[in-house]
Parts: sequence; structure tokens; C-alpha cells
Amino acid sequence: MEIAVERFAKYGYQNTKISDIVNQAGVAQGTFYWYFKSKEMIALEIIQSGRERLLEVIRKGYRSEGGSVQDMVQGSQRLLADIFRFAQENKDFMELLLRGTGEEEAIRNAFRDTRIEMEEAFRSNIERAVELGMLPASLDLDMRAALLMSLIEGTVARWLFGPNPSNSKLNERSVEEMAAETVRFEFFGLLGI
Amino acid sequence: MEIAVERFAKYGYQNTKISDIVNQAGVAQGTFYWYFKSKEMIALEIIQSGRERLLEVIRKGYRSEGGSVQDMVQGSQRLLADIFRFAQENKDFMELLLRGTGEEEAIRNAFRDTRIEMEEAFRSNIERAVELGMLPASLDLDMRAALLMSLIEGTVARWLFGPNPSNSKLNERSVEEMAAETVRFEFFGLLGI
DNA sequence: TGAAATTAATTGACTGGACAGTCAATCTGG
DNA sequence: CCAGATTGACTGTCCAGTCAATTAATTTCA
Repeated sequence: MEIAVERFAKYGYQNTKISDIVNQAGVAQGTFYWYFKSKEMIALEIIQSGRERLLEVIRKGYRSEGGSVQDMVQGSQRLLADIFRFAQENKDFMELLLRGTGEEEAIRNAFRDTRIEMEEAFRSNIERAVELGMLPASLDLDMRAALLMSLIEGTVARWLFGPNPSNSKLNERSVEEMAAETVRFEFFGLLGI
Repeated sequence: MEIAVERFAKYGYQNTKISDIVNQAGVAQGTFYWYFKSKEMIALEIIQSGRERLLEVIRKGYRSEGGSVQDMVQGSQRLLADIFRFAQENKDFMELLLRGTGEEEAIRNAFRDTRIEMEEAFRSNIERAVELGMLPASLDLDMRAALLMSLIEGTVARWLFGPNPSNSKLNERSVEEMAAETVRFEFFGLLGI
């Protein structure tokens, strides 16, 4: 299964032949079909597993109690670092999730649902921060969740797999640097602190 | 060609058969190959055309002279509105560009290059604003360009084609609302003005 | 214990369907 | 009469999924 994720990420779902997977795994094609119902099923299993682990990370960002703005920024930075770290450790899965690699209906849907769940998890986190009086109540929650999610998806994708302008050193940044820069933009925007 | 963009966007490149295109166009398959060298070539032509038009829009955002912060925010909002409008009018092309629909090497590269050029155009715009003293010079340009680009790609994608949480009303927003919300986040972040 | 019977796992050659691209034949208008 | 344009049946290739045959592991019971 690890071989399949790797090849799906590297060459795309459609460009990965079952024969490639089994050759690399050193088994026969029939063996594949003993363990997986179909090519589609192995993809869905990959997604399911990654989805659960990723959402767990994000949901840890839900705040139980209030605090100062600085607390919030720090908490957010910690969460972002966790996400960046997860992405680094599950690079292949994230590549599949963030680039739109599944051309098959069911696979597209599985990825879409995962991303929706992610966004909802972020929305809950923001909502909670508003409840605790840590963020202005005037916020448009849906819009902010979408903006935040865009930010994270985009930065993770660029950091780990481009596309990047050739002279950009983005991919050399550490998890902590990425989290720090992203959280700064998240709360203070281009005008900075 | 319009039919091809539409179907590529709707069903994906791989899932679009030449026979689908020609049937919808009401011509024979041979006719297609009279006008286009191959399936890949028509995709590349589609990308080329969209790329040029999109970059023209972004490059108009390059500032020739300085001004107040408010000027800058207004200018940025105008640019964002232009981009959102372009995206709305070229929905199919944007869907191809923003979702990763080309599984073939050449097509992937063409999309990637287009997005890199976009990011570089934004980078120039930010750089110019720093030169003119409108933004703090301490900014990490590459990172900010990546963040800005992420923001725009993500919001455009969510606004026009999801994925969106089911209760989100994002796709009902007007071009102007999207531009206003996005620019607000761009400059001031979650903490707002 | 160990031979026989049963079940689990593995093999790889093969098939059937899908689909990009071809081509000889036909048509159209100058 | 000819060049440009159009047709659609056909071909060659690619590949997911099948299956009969073989091997390995487990269970049964004398």
C-alpha cells in the first residue's frame, strides 16, 4: 500500500498501472487482487487512512479556554506547525489530497469530502475563538474559514511540491519557519505587526 | 475548442474522449484531427490562450507611482476584482488551471508554468509596493507572494467550484464582495482593521 | 506424529473493452 | 479538375481485472 501511495503521488493515479505497483512490490498481479478489490479501492483506503490522521491533528487546535491575543497566536502557530509536520511526514498523501489527482468520481469525492471536513474543523476553531472573545465577532465565518484553508493548502503545497518560481527558496524552510510566517500573515496580513 | 475546454473542465482531461468532443460538436472524428494534431495539442492550445489573457490582467496591477496605504488597498481590491471577474468569465479554464487536471507530463508542466508566472507577477507587484515605501521592507517577498497566491487560488476555487461545506454561501457572493473580503484579509489578517 | 484433507495465498498468462489516432473514400466550392 | 475539408469505419495499443493452476500454511483425525 505504501508503494501505491508513492506511485500515485509521483506519477498520478491514472498513470500508475497495477503492473507497476506489483512489479515494484515484487509480487504477481493476482496477489494484488487478493488484497484489494480494485484499483479504486486501494485509492479509497489510502484516502480514508490519511483523512482520519489529518483531521485528528486539526481538531487538537480546538480551544477549551480563552486567553490573550498572544495566547491565541501562539496556539495557532503550534497548530500550524503540527499540520506542516504532518504534511512533511505524509508527503505523498498530501500531494494526492492537494493536487487533484483522482480522475474517478469516487476518488474525487473522497478527496473533496476530506478537504471539506478540514475546512469545517478550522471553522469550528475560529468560531470557538470568537465565542471566547479572542476574535472580533463581526467576522464572516465561512469566508474566514475559506481564506484560512486556502492559505494553508497553498503554502503546504508550495512548500512541499511546488509550483515555485525557480529562485524561490521556499522548500528549504523548516516547519517552524513556515508556521511562523503563515501565522503572522494569518493574523496581521501583509501590513504586518 | 470551447467544447473541449468545457468537457475537460467538467469531466477531466482523461475522462473526456475525443469522440465525446466531436459528437457534441456535431462533426466526425477525422475532422478533429484535421484541425488539431492530437488530444494533447488541443489542451496545450487551450492553456496557452488562457495563460496570456490571465497574466495580462494581473500585470495591470503593477503600480507606476506611490500613494497612501488606502490607495494601495484600493488598487489591490481593484486588481482582485479583475481577477475574480476573469475567473468568472473563464470558469472552465480556471477550473483546469486550479484543479490539477492534466495527468500528462506536458499538460501538467504547462499549468505549473502558468501558475509560476502568476506568482511571479504578484511578486513583482509586491516588490514594487515595497520600493514605493507602501509596504514594510522587512517582508520576505517569496513567502508573501506564495501566501498571496495561495489566498487567491484558494478563494477563487472555492467561490467558483467548491469544495465548500454544504451550508456555506460562498458561491453566492458577488465579484465585489469576494474582492473586498479577500483584500481585507490580505492586508489586515484575521484580527481585522 | 504424520499423512491426508482443507483452506489461504500466490502466480502470470490471458481476455475484453476502451479509446487515440489513421486512412481511403467522399464531398464542396473555386 | 483540383485542393481543401469532412467522413466514419477501422486498427493497434494499452491495461484493469480474471482465472485455472500451483504452492504454502493449517486443520483434522487415525
